[in-house]
Amino acid sequence: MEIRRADKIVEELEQMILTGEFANGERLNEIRLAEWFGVSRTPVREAFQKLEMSGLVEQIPHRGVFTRQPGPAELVEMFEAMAELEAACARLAAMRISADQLNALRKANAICQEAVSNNNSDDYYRENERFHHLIYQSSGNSYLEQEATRLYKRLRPFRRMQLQLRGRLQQSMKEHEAIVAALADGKSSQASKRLRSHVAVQGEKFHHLMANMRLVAKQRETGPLKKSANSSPK
Amino acid sequence: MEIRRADKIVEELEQMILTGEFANGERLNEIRLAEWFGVSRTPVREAFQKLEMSGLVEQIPHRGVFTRQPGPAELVEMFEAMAELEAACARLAAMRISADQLNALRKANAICQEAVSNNNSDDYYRENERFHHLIYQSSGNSYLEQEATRLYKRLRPFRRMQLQLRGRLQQSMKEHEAIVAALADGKSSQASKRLRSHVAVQGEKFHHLMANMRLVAKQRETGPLKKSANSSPK
DNA sequence: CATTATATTTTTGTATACAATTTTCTTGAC
DNA sequence: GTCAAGAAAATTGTATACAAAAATATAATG
Repeated sequence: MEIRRADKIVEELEQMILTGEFANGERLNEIRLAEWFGVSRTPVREAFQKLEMSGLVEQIPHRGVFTRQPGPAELVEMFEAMAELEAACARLAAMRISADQLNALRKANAICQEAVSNNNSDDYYRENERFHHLIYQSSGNSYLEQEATRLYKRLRPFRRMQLQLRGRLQQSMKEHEAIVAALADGKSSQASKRLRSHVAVQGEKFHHLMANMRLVAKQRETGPLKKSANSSPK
Repeated sequence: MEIRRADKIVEELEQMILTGEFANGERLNEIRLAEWFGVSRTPVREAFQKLEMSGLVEQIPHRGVFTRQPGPAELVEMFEAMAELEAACARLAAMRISADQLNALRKANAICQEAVSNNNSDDYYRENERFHHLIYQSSGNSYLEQEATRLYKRLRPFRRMQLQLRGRLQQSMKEHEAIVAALADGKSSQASKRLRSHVAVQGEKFHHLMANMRLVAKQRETGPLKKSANSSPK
């Protein structure tokens, strides 16, 4: 069955933005993108509408659409919200998780552990994501699962760019196991707390990273805005 | 500043869908809507893209866009997620709320109480919404606030259609006060639990409503896809 | 009459044309 | 050289034209 061109474009643009293909605040050139995708402006513009609604892009009337990467402050908030969302998932999962789902969690954990031993960060990230997603699923609330997954994806690039302090991965794995234990015991409050702090660590680490480096702030000022110098949004 | 036509259309359509202007599963006729808004199809279609991303509408290739009202099962999930989101807001608010914000909460509560006494449901709903929104704000996390607000708006029509059991409003007001007390004391765990169950009650009530009436199920079978009536919806 | 095949109409998806607005470039005065 | 005013170019927003697909109507066959 034929797929709408616009839908493909949404996915691709989403990927491009999430992987940092565009500089922050960069204007997305309709015409260039249309040529790049080999279509007219119309489907590109329709994709823009969707992207704006999902928060990846900001649209300013008669000026254009600009990538809208969250700044340090916003990222800290998003990590905190992520921690709360996951805590909620864990709370519900502790009451509803099935034996199969528990096994899947343990399996993901085992692969994760192996990846840590082998210093294989690709495997680690993939299986870590599976672990978290399984918990969202186990909440038994598909709406919550969807929202958690959405935010996870949004934060993925920033999670990945965090520095991996020596020993943090081992510590992280221990936390995973403690979380599974709480879920297995049906201790919802405990599972909730453990998962919250597990995720919150990432936010804090990110915060430190930002505070130390002032990386993003610099990027924002000197940012490689292509042509127009002062046409940054907001 | 000139506002894009498309943006106004999004807002209006959103309102129309949320207030039940369209039957569930009804196809939105591009041409009719374009005429109704006095524009061409283009801005209407751009609005559709946004609506789909916000989940109010489903787009099927070469078939059209259809209103997508959540069914009973999905609504129960959404209320549960709402409870968890609000619980998270309360948890954070208990640690961060300011004196001013506490006063604002108390004020909203007082007006709410008055509305209950006068059997003024409009005032009640408005001030109740303010109360909840103030807690989102007091979480100090604008991302969380935004998400909670979004879901609140999505659920608004269903919250409103709940039957108001005698005495429930009084009980609800007591819960509000208990929540404020917990926030004032900085007891985050308590505030969180209280707000969660306060909201969860709505979900349960809705669940009962559905189970008793089978209203939505009937609507879904018989209601949808009204053949194109003659002229504009006016 | 039912059923299937075909033609007609309608509707969606995309391209293009055009108007409105902003940005950039040019010119001229000081 | 700097700045302002205005023309030119570029870009966005909307309307329209056209192509592709689906829905509907019509005809043909048994």
